Amino acid sequence: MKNFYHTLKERGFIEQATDPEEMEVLFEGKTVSAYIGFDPTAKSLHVGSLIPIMALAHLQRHGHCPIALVGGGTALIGDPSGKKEMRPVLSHEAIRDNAEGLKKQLARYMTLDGVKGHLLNNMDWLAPLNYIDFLRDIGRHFSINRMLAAESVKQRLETGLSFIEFNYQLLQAYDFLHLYSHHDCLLQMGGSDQWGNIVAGTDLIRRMKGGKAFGLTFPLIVTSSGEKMGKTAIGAVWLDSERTSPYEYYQFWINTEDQDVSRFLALFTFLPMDQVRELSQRQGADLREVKEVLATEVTAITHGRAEAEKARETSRTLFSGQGLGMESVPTSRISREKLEQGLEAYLLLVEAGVCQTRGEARRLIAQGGVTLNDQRVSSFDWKVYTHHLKDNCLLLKIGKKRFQKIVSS
RNA sequence: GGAGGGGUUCCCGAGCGGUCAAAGGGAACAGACUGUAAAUCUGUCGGCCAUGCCUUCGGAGGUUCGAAUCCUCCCCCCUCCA
Repeated sequence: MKNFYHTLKERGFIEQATDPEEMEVLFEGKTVSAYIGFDPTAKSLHVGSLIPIMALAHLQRHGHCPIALVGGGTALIGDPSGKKEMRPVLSHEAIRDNAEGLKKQLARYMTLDGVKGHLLNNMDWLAPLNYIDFLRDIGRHFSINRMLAAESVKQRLETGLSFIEFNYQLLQAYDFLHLYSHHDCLLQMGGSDQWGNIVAGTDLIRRMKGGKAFGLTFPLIVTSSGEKMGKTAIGAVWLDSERTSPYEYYQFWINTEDQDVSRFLALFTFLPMDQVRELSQRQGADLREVKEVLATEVTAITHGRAEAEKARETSRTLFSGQGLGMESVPTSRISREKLEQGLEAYLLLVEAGVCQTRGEARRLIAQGGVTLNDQRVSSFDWKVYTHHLKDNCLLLKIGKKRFQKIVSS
């Protein structure tokens, strides 16, 4: 079996690493602990966090020990890295709730039982810190000159950087030091915007402990057309099935651009690289099948194999033009009474939650973007009646690839 | 604390008394072309009981027939000085 570092490298996870050669050796023999921090700024993680999650999962698969660190303490400060301006400061309660949410999610991707993997919250050691002691012990090792020279800080100097945010790096470095001391953690990984924070940690460990720790960053994943990963018409693509259903999640992945397919197979699935390379040979329309594999695999990792296959079936049925009755389709309800009287199509769209406003619904219909049971809706006030129901359902198609099932009740 | 510059519709960014629901770009959405891809072209892009009405240009007042545009106060941001 390849070593962990090789795997990451081969699959395209590595943007920058502190000591590539030494790190290869490091993962050769003994069990190594490595950590990644997750900010509890929302109740759920989204696809943007998938790279770090996959990295930790690979780590565990190679027999090492992942540490998922929920930044309950640091979230109270707010990481300025990679941000144009200060984020609103979250309340203690909100952060605690979010942290709980993240814990549950992370546990789906790896074993975090305290032996094979750890799930920690830096609130536990950051909260009790004493300011004076912290300044004397930790603060003395940081050079303002150096911090100001950092690219991430430079950007923020133009728009403004508050003292609280400026301190963030010290806390993150302290996290690393803490994990190094208490959990033998030798490596911190993170997004490319974390480079400065990570190196600050390895430096601090060297200065205070005379120890050697490593850092590694992932590339920022953008689609080949330059978009950031994970935004769609509906908004962010979440890992929580309550927010983004397995079907929607599957759809997100199957809509991957041609150019990204092989890269994404390597990054977001556990398929062996031989298979990935083989699949990547396919060209043109053939890639659609590869995208099915990609979408199924990725969905299975987050929502389970059964849900993934269900989503695939639903998707196939809908897009082959004979959908209805598939339970995975996004569904809303409408009262039977309204259909008995006849309901204008644009009002139906609003009631079904497809459109936010009536104007939007009218526009959509006027542009020919709405299909009801395979028939294009020709005018906004065209009425829908109970006799349009099939198996007590209406199937709406919005645009080319959005489907909505409406059940009458 | 002092001096100056700013806060415009999802984002960037024009407008600086009427012709402004507000240029331009981006994002987004729809249509055409396709392969549930990309690129391209076209259209849309505050709300509504829709040839008109209502609500928007940091907040609150005021001047005016009429304000995003002028005045007053307040809040916030940036630059320089302390």
